[in-house]
Amino acid sequence: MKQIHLEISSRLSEKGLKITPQRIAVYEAVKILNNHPTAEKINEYIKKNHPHISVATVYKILELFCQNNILNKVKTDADYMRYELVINHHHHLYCLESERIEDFFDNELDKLIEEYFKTKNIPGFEVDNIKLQIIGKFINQKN
Amino acid sequence: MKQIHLEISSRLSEKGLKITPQRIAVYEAVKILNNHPTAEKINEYIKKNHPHISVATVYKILELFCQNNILNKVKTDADYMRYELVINHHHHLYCLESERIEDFFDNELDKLIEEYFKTKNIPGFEVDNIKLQIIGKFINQKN
DNA sequence: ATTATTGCAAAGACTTTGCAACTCC
DNA sequence: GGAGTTGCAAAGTCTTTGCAATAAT
Repeated sequence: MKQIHLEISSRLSEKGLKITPQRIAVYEAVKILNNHPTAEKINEYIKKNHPHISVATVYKILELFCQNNILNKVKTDADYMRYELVINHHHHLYCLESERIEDFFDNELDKLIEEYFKTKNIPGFEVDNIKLQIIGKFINQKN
Repeated sequence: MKQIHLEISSRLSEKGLKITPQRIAVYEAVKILNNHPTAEKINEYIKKNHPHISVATVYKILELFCQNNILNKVKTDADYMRYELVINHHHHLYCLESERIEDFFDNELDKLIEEYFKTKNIPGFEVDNIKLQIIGKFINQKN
């Protein structure tokens, strides 16, 4: 927990943003929830652990963090916006049968795709980044 | 336009769903808008061309079409749900600077990825389908 | 001391619901 | 004729806004 404080504090001061308990709490929530939580899940966590922090503040902070590259929005289809900490390049495993989303890291795959697009251009489009949505079923239960 | 009627009519009767003017209008809207429209864009089109059809009906039909595999929801990040006709497997080009989304078809790439995942399994996960989110910039303007 | 940030309550935006009236087969 | 659909208005949900009070540097 101390570690989380330090992480977010340095992230914030790097960007010239003030360090507030609310911001630490939101960062902590996303880090601890650790499964691409929705704004609602984050608010639920916050309400439990920091009952005095208001919902509006949480939304403001989520937006601020996304703009400052501390959090990412994750593309999902059915439901609400989900968030994750900004970390190394990765893909996502989406469950067909639940809302579960997991990260998937694979340097070999990244290289393969990078090579592919080095030789094969997409007309009229300049590629910046490629992410896979790997859709399927988890075989093991989580939690 | 006659063509669109026939398409959706046969899709609907295949599934045992009734053919109604409202359903034809929604299908027509998605087909003609042709760029992964949001529910709002669809409603706008409908209001212009079929002013008597109600917003609630459009939402009900969009949901019905998704459940019956006539439409797909497209994963986006910033904004609202977007829809597309169900067509052959393809990927999406997302613009960093606008809301534009285009389809990207590439059989060779699909094969490459398929081969890759044939040999390399993801522990605890059974892959059903893989879609690329290709993020970057369009060089040519559209519209 | 100054400027940014928070909290509240109210407004907003999009979507869903319930149910009577109406259509399609 | 009967089940399935539609339209309306109202309710619901999640998110944003405005602004005075408060906290961070």
